[in-house]
Amino acid sequence: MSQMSPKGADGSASDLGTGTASEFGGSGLALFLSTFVNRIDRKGRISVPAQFRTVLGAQSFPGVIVFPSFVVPAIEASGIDHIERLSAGIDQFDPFSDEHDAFAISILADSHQLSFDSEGRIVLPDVLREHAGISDRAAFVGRGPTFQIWEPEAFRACQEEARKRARDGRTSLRFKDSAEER
Amino acid sequence: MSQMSPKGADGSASDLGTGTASEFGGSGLALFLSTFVNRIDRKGRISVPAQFRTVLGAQSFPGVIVFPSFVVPAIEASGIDHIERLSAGIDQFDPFSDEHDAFAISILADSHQLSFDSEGRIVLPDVLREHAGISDRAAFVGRGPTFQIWEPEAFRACQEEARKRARDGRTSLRFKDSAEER
DNA sequence: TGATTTCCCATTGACACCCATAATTTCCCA
DNA sequence: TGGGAAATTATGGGTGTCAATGGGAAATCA
Repeated sequence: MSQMSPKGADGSASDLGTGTASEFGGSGLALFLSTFVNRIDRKGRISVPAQFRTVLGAQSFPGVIVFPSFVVPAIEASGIDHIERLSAGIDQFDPFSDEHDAFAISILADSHQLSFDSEGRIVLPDVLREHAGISDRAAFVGRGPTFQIWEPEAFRACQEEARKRARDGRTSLRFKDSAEER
Repeated sequence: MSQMSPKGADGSASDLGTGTASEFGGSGLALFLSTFVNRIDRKGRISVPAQFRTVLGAQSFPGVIVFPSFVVPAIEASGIDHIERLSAGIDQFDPFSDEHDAFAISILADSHQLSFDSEGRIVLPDVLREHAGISDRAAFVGRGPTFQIWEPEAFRACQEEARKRARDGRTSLRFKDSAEER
């Protein structure tokens, strides 16, 4: 399984039972879960986890939309449907508003449309790889309706941080009524 | 099914009517009850209790979503519907807020989608098995809308602890509130 | 024409599917 | 109501299929 295993080794990737990619109830919203670490070959290709691929392949553009995160050193990614929804939402504002500008400039302009090759791989643009500090391996991190692509080690560090924060109780509200506690 | 009876310990553990997997009235919410201990074969497979399976199999993704509990050495598990509800709730916040981050990283990224094989078994990812100290047997512990997967002995001990605390006069409710940080 | 990208085929290993068995449990009927 | 047939579950194990990965040939571009 690919679950974060920073120190190389590992090798394999797949995990879940290939079942089916999930979607939000009837809303048709994709749901990306789990973390998969895959390898980038010398041609710059990397396999998108089969699970994610299943979700992405069913959308109007069968590929991935990626753009740099401006919060963390990682690549934001999602299916085109998500971008369309974002764009649609934003457009309800005055097309010349700051919001629209920020969105258009920050995301649309910097985003790339990557299509799968016949094996389900994509090639990450150099700009983005540099932005995320990715060299020969990358972690696909599920975030619900979207996912991120990280340099494995960097993600591990960030995750460590987040856990600490979560434990500090700041976000416990959510978990309580759900699964955590005891 | 092997009702909880790890080490001759208490042994009790009711055995509800085995009837059918339950659901919350008409709300469609899954309800997991009771405790079952099953065996893990050399391929890493373990049968999900038939009762739980019935509930899980009816959801939009017919399988189990698992992620490490960050409070106890156990695996949190639920159907995808539960995760979707959580995710949907979080999304109402700013996607770049701390809440979203902590949730996304702590749960979505660490979770795994496990689908049933034709016999209703799943394979627990190594990371999670290690987290819970599970080797060749595991206890499925119903918790209402979710359930947990424990190393049988560890669960028994934890249960013992809880009972003791309860006897000491602290209400489990009170415990719940303060358990978050720890 | 050199360099880069796309398509196609090959390899390896994990896992999903299929079949088999034993122990229960449920159901049916005398 | 007892007993036995049929159905369900928990488990084991073989094996074909698919995902991840590598490399070469063909197609594109500058």
